[in-house]
Amino acid sequence: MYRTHNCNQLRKTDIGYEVKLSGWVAVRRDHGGVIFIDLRDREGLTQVVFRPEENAEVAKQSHSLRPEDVIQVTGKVAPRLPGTENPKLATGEIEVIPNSLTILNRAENLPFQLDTELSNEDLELTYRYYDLRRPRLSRNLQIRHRVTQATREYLDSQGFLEIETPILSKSTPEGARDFLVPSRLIPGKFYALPQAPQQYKQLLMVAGMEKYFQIAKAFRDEDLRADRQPEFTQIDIEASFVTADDIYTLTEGMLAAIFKAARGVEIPKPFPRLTYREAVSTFGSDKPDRRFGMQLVDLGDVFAASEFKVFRGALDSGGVVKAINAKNFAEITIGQADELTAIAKTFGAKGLAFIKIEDGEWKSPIVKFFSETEKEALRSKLQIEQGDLVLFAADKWEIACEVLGRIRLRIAEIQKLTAGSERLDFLWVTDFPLMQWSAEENKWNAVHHPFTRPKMEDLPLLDEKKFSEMRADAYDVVLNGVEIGGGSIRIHEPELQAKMFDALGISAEEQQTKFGHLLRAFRLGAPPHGGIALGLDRLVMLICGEQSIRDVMAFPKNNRGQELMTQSPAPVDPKQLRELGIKLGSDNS
RNA sequence: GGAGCCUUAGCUCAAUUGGUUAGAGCGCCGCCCUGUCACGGCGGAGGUUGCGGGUUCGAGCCCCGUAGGCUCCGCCA
Repeated sequence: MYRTHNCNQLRKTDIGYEVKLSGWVAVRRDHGGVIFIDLRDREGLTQVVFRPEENAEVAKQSHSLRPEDVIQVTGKVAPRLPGTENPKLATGEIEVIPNSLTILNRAENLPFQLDTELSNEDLELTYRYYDLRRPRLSRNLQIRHRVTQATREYLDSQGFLEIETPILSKSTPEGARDFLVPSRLIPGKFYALPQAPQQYKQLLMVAGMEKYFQIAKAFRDEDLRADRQPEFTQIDIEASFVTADDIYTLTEGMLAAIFKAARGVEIPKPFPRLTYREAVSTFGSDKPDRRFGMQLVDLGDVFAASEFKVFRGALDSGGVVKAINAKNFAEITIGQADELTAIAKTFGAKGLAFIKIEDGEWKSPIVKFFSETEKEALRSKLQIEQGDLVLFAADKWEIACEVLGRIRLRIAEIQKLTAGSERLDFLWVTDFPLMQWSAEENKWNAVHHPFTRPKMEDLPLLDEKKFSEMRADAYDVVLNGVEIGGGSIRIHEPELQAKMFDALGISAEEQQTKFGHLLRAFRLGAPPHGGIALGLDRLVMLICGEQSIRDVMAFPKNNRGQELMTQSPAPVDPKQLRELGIKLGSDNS
């Protein structure tokens, strides 16, 4: 037996007992005579004290210990000397006085120290098995387990079945770039790794499973971000005979169970709802962060007859004039103003107008174009006060909203408006547009995916080909400005699905080769159904208070999709390629 | 594909306007130290300043190129 207790277990009530502990040497404090070791395991730290007068042989042996050596000690639990208790440690009232020490394994010189943060993430990822010993990362993985465990328990309690779907799957024309896997048995053909179990879970509804879930791996071969990895995990859910409201209730209950289990907090239910239109109009984002104000204010009525041509021109051509009031930001630096202007231009604005309210004056090159009436209307609509900074966007609705939305977030970041906030702001964003025109591809694309059901009242618009006006029966769940999940009620009628494919420019032939199975399935009695998928990595990231999903994954990949510890992706033996009938181009050998 | 920032000792960072032999803390090695908890003290080893080129009497610092990393845009139904 290696141990009787873990390193976060012993308390005053254990004093006098003989115990065995195993773990890693976290810190060594060698006083020449007495030696202190902080012994670490997954659960915590326990101080071990070697004293020459207690056991000269063991104390002598302890001098050779180095950080990260793996040891086992057997000894008596003793109270710490009065005045030397450590309130920062759960085990700080006691220490262990060993009568034997076994060195289970030595650690060589370490590539970096665990007690300081690194800036070189490559090094951490290369030695990931070592880096994960950091209490913070270890805790993150433990929280992740709590989250998946709570998810399973909750969904099981609601009658959902966990069903696995294939990883070796089929490439689909819509959506992200697929990861491909060549088939050896059928040369020249390829599997694709699933971007989501979307079609399989719908087919499970046709199969009559009624309530399905899966902690599912998904794969997308796109460029990476702090919150995006090529392989990631979804809490994937689908149910038959449900409306959007049923999915909301289920998801709210599940998130409540998760936050109760992982953070010990109650979250208020039901979550507020905003339509896509409201969210974008008010916050400039379809995943609004409502933990601070600075809302977008529409100024169309104020400037309808304005002499300021930039604003009038935008309105006359069917656009909007909107503004946000950044409270107490009049002392914006030139560098910050340049940065905000650059953001505005990145997202399509021609420029960024702003007014500083300083020394009782409105300072801006554009103020001279405003009438007194317009100024008074601005003052009351935006509640302008001394020290404020008002920023304007005059453009098409989409651009004006997005520009101000992005600037709003950046200013909140500069002003640290959410720093240290414990608030959990959940909401539903509903009524997304069904399709979006892609100028690049010269076709309509599905905003969510091609299986999403149009809102019942918008169905006639499909035949009228008024695609831009159609709303989807789709919804996102948002937490603190991060989209943590999304879903929809699906199409279950073969005719409607075929019409939808037509609208998306998928030819009749392609519908048969790529989606024939789905259309056939819908003809054999498909129940109405819908579901949702939550990004587990992002959710755990938020629960852990981390900035990157890499910090809540055991073995993440870097920005280029490399896993530095095992050095994947890697070349393969030519024999393997021959078996697959694959020849590399001359520039990739 | 594009933009920004970054790259100096094993790690985290510094190095004034371009100026002597590139420094500090931690880690490592040696010695000392019996109540610490980021223990402490003394000594030591450790550097192609990512790489290549240029400007200059002189480059870690300026210029050009290149590689790599991170963040963002595009992309991600």
